[in-house]
Amino acid sequence: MAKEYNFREIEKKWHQRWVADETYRVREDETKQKFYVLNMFPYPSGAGLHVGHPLGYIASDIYARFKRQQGFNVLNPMGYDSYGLPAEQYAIQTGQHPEKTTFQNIDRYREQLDKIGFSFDWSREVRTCTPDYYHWTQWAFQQMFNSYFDEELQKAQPIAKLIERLKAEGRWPSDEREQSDLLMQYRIAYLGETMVNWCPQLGTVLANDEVVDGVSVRGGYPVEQKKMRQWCLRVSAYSQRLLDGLDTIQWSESIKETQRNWIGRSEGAEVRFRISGKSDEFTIFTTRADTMFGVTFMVLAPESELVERVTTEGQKAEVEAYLQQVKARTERERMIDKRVTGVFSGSYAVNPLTGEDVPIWISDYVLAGYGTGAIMAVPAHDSRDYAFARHFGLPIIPLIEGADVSEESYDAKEGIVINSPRQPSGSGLVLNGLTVKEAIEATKRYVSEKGLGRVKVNYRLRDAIFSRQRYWGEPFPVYYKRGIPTMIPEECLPLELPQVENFLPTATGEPPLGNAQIWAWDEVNRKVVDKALIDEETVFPIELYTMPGFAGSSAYYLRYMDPHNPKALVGREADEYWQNVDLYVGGSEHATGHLIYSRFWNKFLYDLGVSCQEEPFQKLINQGMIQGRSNFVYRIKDTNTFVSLGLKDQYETTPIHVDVNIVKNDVLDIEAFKAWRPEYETAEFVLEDGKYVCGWAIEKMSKSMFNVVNPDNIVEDFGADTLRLYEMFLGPVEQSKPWDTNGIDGCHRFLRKFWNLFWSKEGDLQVDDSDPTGENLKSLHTLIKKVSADIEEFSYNTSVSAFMVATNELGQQHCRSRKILEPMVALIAPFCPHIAEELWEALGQKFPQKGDRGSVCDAPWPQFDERFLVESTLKMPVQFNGKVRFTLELPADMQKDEVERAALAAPESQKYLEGQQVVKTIVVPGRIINIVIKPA
RNA sequence: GCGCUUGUGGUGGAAUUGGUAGACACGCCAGACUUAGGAUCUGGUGCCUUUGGGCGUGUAAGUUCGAGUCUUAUCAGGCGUACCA
Repeated sequence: MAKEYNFREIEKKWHQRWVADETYRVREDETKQKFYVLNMFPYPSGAGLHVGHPLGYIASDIYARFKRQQGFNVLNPMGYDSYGLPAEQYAIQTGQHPEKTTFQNIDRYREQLDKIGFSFDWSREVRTCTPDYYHWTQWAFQQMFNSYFDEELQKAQPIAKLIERLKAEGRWPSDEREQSDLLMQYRIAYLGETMVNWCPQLGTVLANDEVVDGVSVRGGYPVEQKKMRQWCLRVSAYSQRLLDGLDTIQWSESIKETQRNWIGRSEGAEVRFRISGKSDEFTIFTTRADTMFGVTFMVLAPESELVERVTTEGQKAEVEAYLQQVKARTERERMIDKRVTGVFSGSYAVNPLTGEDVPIWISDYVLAGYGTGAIMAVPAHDSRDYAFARHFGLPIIPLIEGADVSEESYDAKEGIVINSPRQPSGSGLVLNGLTVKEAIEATKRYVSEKGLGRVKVNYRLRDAIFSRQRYWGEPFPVYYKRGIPTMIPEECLPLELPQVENFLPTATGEPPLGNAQIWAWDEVNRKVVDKALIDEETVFPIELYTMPGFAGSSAYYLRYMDPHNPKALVGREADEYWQNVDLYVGGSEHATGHLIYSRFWNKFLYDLGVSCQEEPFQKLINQGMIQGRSNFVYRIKDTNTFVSLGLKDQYETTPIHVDVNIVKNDVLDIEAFKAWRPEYETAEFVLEDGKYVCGWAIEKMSKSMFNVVNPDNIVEDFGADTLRLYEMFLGPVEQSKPWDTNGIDGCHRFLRKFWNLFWSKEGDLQVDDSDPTGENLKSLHTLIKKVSADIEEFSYNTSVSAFMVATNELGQQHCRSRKILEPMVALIAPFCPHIAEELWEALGQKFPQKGDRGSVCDAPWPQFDERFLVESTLKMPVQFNGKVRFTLELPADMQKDEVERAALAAPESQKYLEGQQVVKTIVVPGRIINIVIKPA
C-alpha cells in the first residue's frame, strides 16, 4: 500500500507550522535585494470570497514565492479596504454599527484566505477604517490643503511660498475671508463649487449610475443638478505628469491607453472673440484653428457665466426657459437622448479673421467643464456643429477641397484647405492650398503673433470630488472657524470618527455626522467637544462630510512598508528600502479610478519628499474575471418530474437553475437535490444511462444563479494545493474565463502522481543518491527552463502542463535520484507550497547529514543548464523547386564552420542526405542551419 | 461612434515567435483490474474519406520554399468610454 497523499493533514500541519515559525514575516534586510509584490486589497463584503477572488492572489503568491526562492527579500502584504457603502447600508437597515459587520467580514475573509496557503506577512496588515491608518489619510489631505501646484516647476509647493509671492506682487488681501477664498483657487485640496446630482429627499449627492430617468434608483425620488460646495482634489494639475509617467512603467497597453484617453490631452488654441457692438469679449478653445474661416455661429454651455452677459433683452424669456429645461435634465438623460436643442442669445460675435458677425447660441451639447465652456462652431467639419446647423438652418461653409458636406460633415484632419479666406480680407492670413496640418500650425502662429489668442493644451481629466454625505468614511480633519475652513493641528490627528445613533441624514438635511453630539473643535483645549459648546470664539463646528472610498486606498502600499510607525505614514528608511511596488496585481476595472488617484496621490507625496519614487506601481498585471458556470435541471411542464439533458427535447420543459455545488461533472446528485428545497423532496426523474445530466451556461457568478463556488468547498474536497494549481491551469491569468469545477480532477491526479514519485509501494521514501540519467536530466531541465520563463511571463497555465509532462516522464523513467527529485520539489513549491514543504521535510529527514534546511520557501531556485537539454533537433524538411530544404538545430556555442560539419554528420541529417547532393548550406544566426539538397 | 482586445477540436487552452497545428487537461471511446465506484491503470480520440488520401487555426486575398503567426480587406464576440470642440 503506497503512502497516501493526505492533503488535509499536510495542509493543516503546515498552516500551523508557518504561524509558529513566522515563516512569512519579512524585515528590511540591506544584504538582500528587495522585491515588493502587491495585490489590490479587497473590500470585505458580507458574501465572503468566491472562487474568482483568489485568482490574482494565487498568481502573485506564486510570483512572490518564486522571487523569494531566487534570493530576494520579498514583501507580500495584505489588508482590507474597509470603508464602504455596503456596510453602511446594512447599518441603516439593521442598526448594526458598520464597524462590527466590517470586522466580522474581515474575520471571515481571513479564515478563507488562510486556507489557501498564501505567503502574506500578516504582521503588516492594514485596515483603512482604523484610526492609526486613517491618521495618515487625514494627514495627506492636510498636506494637500497646505500645498499648491506650481505650474512652472510642475510640482507641489508649500502654500506659504505662494503667500509670499502674492504679497510680493501686492495681491495679498488683508481680509481673512478673502485670503482664504484666494488660496482656495490654488490649494491641491480645496473647497469648490461643483455640479452634482442632488437628491433632496435622500439628502445626499448621488453618482451618475445611481440616477436613472431623473429619479434616484433607491426610492425613486427626483434628482436635480445642483451646484454644491465640495472638497475637491486638484488632480487635473498633475495631468501632464500622469501622462508622461505612463511611459516609464510596465503596464498593459490597454490600461495605459485607457488612462491616456481619460487624461485626454489635446493641443489647440484659445482664441478671443469680441461680442459685436460691445467692448466685452470671450475665449473659446479649438483644436481646429485652421477652420476659423468657416465659423458660422458660436455656442455657449448653458451653465457658462457668459450666458448672462450675451443674452439680450429680447431673447431673455426664451433663454430662461431653455436654461430651466436643461436644468431639469440629468447628465444621464442628456447622454441617452441626443436631441439637438438650443436657443439664440440675441448677440453676435465678431470673427477676428474675417470681421464678420456670427450669432451666439446656447446649447447643452457644449460642456461647461471642458475648455472655456464656449466654442466656435464649424458645421462643415464637425458633426455636432453640423447637426446643430442643420436643425436651426445655419449656414455651412466647406473649407476642404473635395469635401462633400451636403449630407454630413467632413471631420477628418486631412485634405487641402480652400475658402480660407473666401475673398481678400483684412487679416492677411491665407491658408488656401495648405494641408490641414500646415493650416492649423499657420493659424496658431498667426493668432499668437497678432495677440488674438494663444496656443493652449487642454486636458479632459477633471478634479476629483472628494466629499461624501456618508457616515462610514474618514472624517475630514477640518473645522470651520467663523466660516473659514481650518485644519485641526497635525499633532492632534487622527480625528476619530464619532459615534452616532442614526446613520441617516439629519432632519435638517445635514449628512449623518450631523447626528454626532460630540463633534465640535475646542481650539484652546485642542480636543473634540460637545456641539452645544460652540461659541464662534474658541469652539467651532467640525466638517460633516466624510472622504470617499478612494481616499484610503490611494497610499496603502506605502503604509505596508512601515505599518506600525506612529510618527509617519512611512519612515524614510523603510521607504528607501522598499522604494515602490514591483508587481501589482488586480482587476482592470480600476483603470480610471484607483489607478489614477493613487498615481496622483503618490506623485504628490513624491513632491513632498515622502515617497522616493514618482510612480507607485512599476509593473501591473490585470487578472481576468472568473465567470460562473450555471447548471440547469429541466422540469416537465406542470409536473414535478425532471428530465435529463439528452432527453429534454422529447418533452416541454422549463430550465431551472440548480445549485452547482450538488452537481459534479454535470451529473446531478439526486439525493442532494431532493434535500435542497422542500418542493423537490417528492421530485421524480427521467434519467439517461442511470444518471441525471444537467445543462449548463456561462453567466456572472452570483447567488441568484446558484453558481457561486466557494473555495472552502474545493479546499475541503481536493486541498489548497489542487485549488491553487487548478486556478492557474484554467487559462492565462489575464484572461476572463468561466469557472468549471469539471477538470479539477486532472490537477488533483497530477499531485498524487507527483507525490508517488517519492514513495514506494510500501510507503517508504524511495529517494536515493544515485546519479541521474541523461533522460532524467533532460526532463528536469526542460521543466526548469519552461517554468522559470513562464513565471516571469505569468503564463502559469503552461507551467502546470510542463509539470504534468515532467512528472509522467520521471515516473516512466523510475527516477529515484535525489539530484532530480529535490529540485522538482523546489520547482513546485511556489505553486503548491504545502505538498512541497511536506516532501522537503521528508527529504531532509531521510538524509539528516544535509542539516536543517528550514522551509521550502527558502529552497534555492534550481539553475537551468542548457547542456542537458540541447541535442541536435531536426525540423521537418520542406520541398520546393524539386529540392528539399531542411533545418537542423545545434548547440548554441558552436562555431560557424563547426555547425556546418556537425549538421552534415548528424545522424538525423544522414537519412535525408542519402543519395542526395548538397546544393548549399545556410547558417542562420544562432544555431540553425538550412541544408538545401537535390537528388544526386 | 471612438479606443483597446480576442477569434484554433465536443470543452479549457498549447504552439520554442515564420518551420510536423491541436502540447497538457477535461470529456468521450475501448480495454485491464475490480465486483457497482463519480476509484485506479493502459491505449485511442481535429474533420471528411471509397483507407489512397483529402481538408483544416472566423472569412477573403497577398508576401514566402513554408503562415495560427507577417500585410491588406472583411465579419463576429468581449471590455472600456461617451457630445472633450
